[in-house]
Amino acid sequence: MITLTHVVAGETCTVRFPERPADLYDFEGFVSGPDKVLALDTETTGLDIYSPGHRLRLVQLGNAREAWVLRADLFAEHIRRALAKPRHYVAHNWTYDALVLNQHLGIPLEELGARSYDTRVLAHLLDPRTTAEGGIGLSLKPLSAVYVDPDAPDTQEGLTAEFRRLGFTKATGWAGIPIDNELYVRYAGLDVILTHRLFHEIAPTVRDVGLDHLSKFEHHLQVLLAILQRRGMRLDVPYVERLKDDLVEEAERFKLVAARYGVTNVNSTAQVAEALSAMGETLTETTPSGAAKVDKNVLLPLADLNLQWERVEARPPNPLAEAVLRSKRAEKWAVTYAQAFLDLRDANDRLHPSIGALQARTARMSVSRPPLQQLPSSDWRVRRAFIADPGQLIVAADYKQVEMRVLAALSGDPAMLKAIADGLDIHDAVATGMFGPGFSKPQRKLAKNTGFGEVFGGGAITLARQAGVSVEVAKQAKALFAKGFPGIKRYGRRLVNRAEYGRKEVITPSGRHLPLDRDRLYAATNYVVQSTARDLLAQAVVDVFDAGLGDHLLLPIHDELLAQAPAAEAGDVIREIGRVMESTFQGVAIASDPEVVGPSWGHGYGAPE
DNA sequence: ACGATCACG
DNA sequence: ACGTACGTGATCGTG
Repeated sequence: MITLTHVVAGETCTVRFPERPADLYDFEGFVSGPDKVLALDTETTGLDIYSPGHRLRLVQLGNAREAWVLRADLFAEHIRRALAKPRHYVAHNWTYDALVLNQHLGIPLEELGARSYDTRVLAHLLDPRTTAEGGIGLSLKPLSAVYVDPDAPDTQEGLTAEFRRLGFTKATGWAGIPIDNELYVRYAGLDVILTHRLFHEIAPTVRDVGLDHLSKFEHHLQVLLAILQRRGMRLDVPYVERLKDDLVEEAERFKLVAARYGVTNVNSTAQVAEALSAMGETLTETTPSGAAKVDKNVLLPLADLNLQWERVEARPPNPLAEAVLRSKRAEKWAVTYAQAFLDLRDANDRLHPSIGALQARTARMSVSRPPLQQLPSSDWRVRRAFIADPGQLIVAADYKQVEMRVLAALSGDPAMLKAIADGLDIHDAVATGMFGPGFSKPQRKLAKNTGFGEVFGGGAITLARQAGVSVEVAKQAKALFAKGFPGIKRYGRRLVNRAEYGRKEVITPSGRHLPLDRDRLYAATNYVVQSTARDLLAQAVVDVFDAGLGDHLLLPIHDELLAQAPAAEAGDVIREIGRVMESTFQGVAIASDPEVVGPSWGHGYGAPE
């Protein structure tokens, strides 16, 4: 047995690292001890839980004074027995550890989830801001420094330094560091001691602030989304390999064109800007740092293409601009999507993207590794990579204009409420309110952009750029919107006034406190609308599971649930899911649009049979 | 590490 | 007094 001591918040704590079964004599007593909650953590070879070479190395259990660091290779059975005892656990980022324990030790995450707390969830409820946004952040280190001990070690950073000293990198160290390295064992133990202490510092606060109901909901939701992550999505590997080859070839072809104009690296904005200038193009827009801007919005007009990449015939296309656009897009899709899919698949050709159930400041969910919420929607080729399980079809149901409906309900704007009650398309209704019943297609688009701009708190210049109209027209559009829907602006001003004279925050209908940046109070409307829409989708996930339809779910995508169902009943299943998603929010109908997508996800975006 | 860019809702 | 587009994740170049 290796025994280490460490002072945390003025108290001497003990880290125990058993080396043989006899060392576990006191462990049994520890696990059966009086603590109501034990902290739990794991150390593994990396984040890629489902890749064939992934291994669980350590499992740590601890309370405020004592941590047991157990080798998974020696003590798997002891760990299983300990976790099977009916007691509660707290982890920081519970989902990761639960998925690891499920994958490597066969501990069902559903059962563990019902008696687990997550300090990250609690911290997010108290302050969702990252360090970059001026908050404490949501990592164990900064939270411990604030709530437990200002001198708490940065275990992640400390380990990275130890990795380097031993000749490993940040990426290889987790797998390569000797399992009995003293710093590794010490920090593994300290992580659970800190988590346990953090829990007892912030859990009472969450209760005192009245956030217990949200905490309960988020902990439950997190388990359901972990189930989706464990399920994953099936990848059509031969298709993705072909797609990658096609995209790489396409990128190479256009890189050769760009090289003819002296651009050896299409990703170098400086090179592209210089070559375009040399060809006689004038670049007027600049980035915040003052460099010439050569993004898609600048290059498309130079290439005589519209936003749908169709020929405009407004000017002779600049061949360099077009080559840069096409090679960059093809390369990005090849690397960020096709190659990443191949790299991240498990032994059964499934992808298990990380679902951050409670991620953004607004509590919006995120999906990473790979970013499945951000696949191209204007082109079916990337989404075509994901296929339903054998005999099943991909299905989906999305909320119809959920943010505008939420805005109507929260603001109580009579015109917008009436339009929804009459069953109208909201953007049609906005266009009618602005331009009368005979509005044109461009006018509808402008109305839609104006509505979004209003939610985001945007000005006329941004609206003009976004909608492709003059600033003068954008100003008129904003005035027409304000006249037709006066309740929206009034609602926004109310939120800002309240924040100006009270706490710099907005409280959502679910009781979530969203901090505002003092110089961006105007964002209050967007925050509460975005957050409420998120809460509606989160509730839908819970409701779909409660209705016994959870086995079908694949992924949440902000206002949509992606799922699969046996081909013969796919229509029935997604109609039922859509019905479960529907609700009434403060008297306003939240409607859904169910759809059978097809054998692949791409079939909803124009993929051929 | 950070800015620029681009993918989504 | 005025005006501010919101939220993510991933990659590449640059220093």
